[in-house]
Amino acid sequence: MGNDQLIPIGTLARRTGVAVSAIRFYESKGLLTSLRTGGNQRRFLRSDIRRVSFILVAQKLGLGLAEIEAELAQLPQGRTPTINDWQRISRSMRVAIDEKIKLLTRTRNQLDQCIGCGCLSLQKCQLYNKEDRMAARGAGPQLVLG
Amino acid sequence: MGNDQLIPIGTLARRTGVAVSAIRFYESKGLLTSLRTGGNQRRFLRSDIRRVSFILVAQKLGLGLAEIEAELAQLPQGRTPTINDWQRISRSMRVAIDEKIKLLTRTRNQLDQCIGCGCLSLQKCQLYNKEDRMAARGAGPQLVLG
DNA sequence: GTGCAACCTCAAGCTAAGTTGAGGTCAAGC
DNA sequence: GCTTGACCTCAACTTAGCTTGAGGTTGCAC
Repeated sequence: MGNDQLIPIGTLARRTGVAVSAIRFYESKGLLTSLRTGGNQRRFLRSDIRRVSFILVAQKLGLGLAEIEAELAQLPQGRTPTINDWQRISRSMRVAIDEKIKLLTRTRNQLDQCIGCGCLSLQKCQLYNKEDRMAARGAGPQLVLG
Repeated sequence: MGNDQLIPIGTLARRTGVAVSAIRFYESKGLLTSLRTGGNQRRFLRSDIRRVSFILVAQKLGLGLAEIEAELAQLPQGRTPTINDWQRISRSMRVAIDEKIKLLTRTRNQLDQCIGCGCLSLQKCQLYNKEDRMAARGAGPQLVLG
């Protein structure tokens, strides 16, 4: 009479395409919780597949694990996100992604001006702006090119 | 008769807004070279200010130090980039930045569809695509939101 | 009742782009 | 000639998101 709602870590890994070690890591970070068998093996709820998929989508949208944990923690009783939760969260992601596109577009325009003048001037180049860089400290990479 | 083309590390740091430790780090990575005084202190060429500014702009465009080193190494005799070099390189950066914007725009469109359907489905959601994720392995974060 | 794959923990390692600290030397102004 | 700030090296630490390895246990199938 094993509850078939309970799945071992390997199954969760295969169903989500995430490594077993990554799932243990997510659990250690508090993004997932599990029950244990008598033999100390993890058993996850089937709904954790959806929870992991949420983590993956949020990651793809650029959120860090800490931010994702914060989103998940906002949900009452730490439940798996419903459609409404997802819509609320994804709308705020949409705003963030829009800002990222704006930043990139602005940078591209500046780059175009630079290609025109070829200056690379510390004084005049808009791309090279000391104050900007100082202000951006700790913000991590501004973008990652493929 | 000290050559006034030669500047100490602190001056290079102040002129570029980069920390002294970062300049030493760049040198250790091969992005810069220096001469030494009798007392073992670094002396940089004045033109290294431009070289550092090149590093900074390239970083702002999302290149990693290894990629920047590769760009700099392509230049004959490892010289400081001229306007022509800069234009050639920045045009290729422009292509990369365009691709990044396209990727973000595509993701935003998918997100819009998701907001519409609220699915978060492993089978159907375009945002959650296992093959995509597998293929993207080792590419690092796809974007970083502010 | 045994063999073996899947599971467990804990520690260490990885990449990127540096920073921080300890302990020591150099050079320039007064 | 001495003080002081700028410089030197080398090692260890930082954050994020994991992976890898060692050494040991569980659980299911045959």
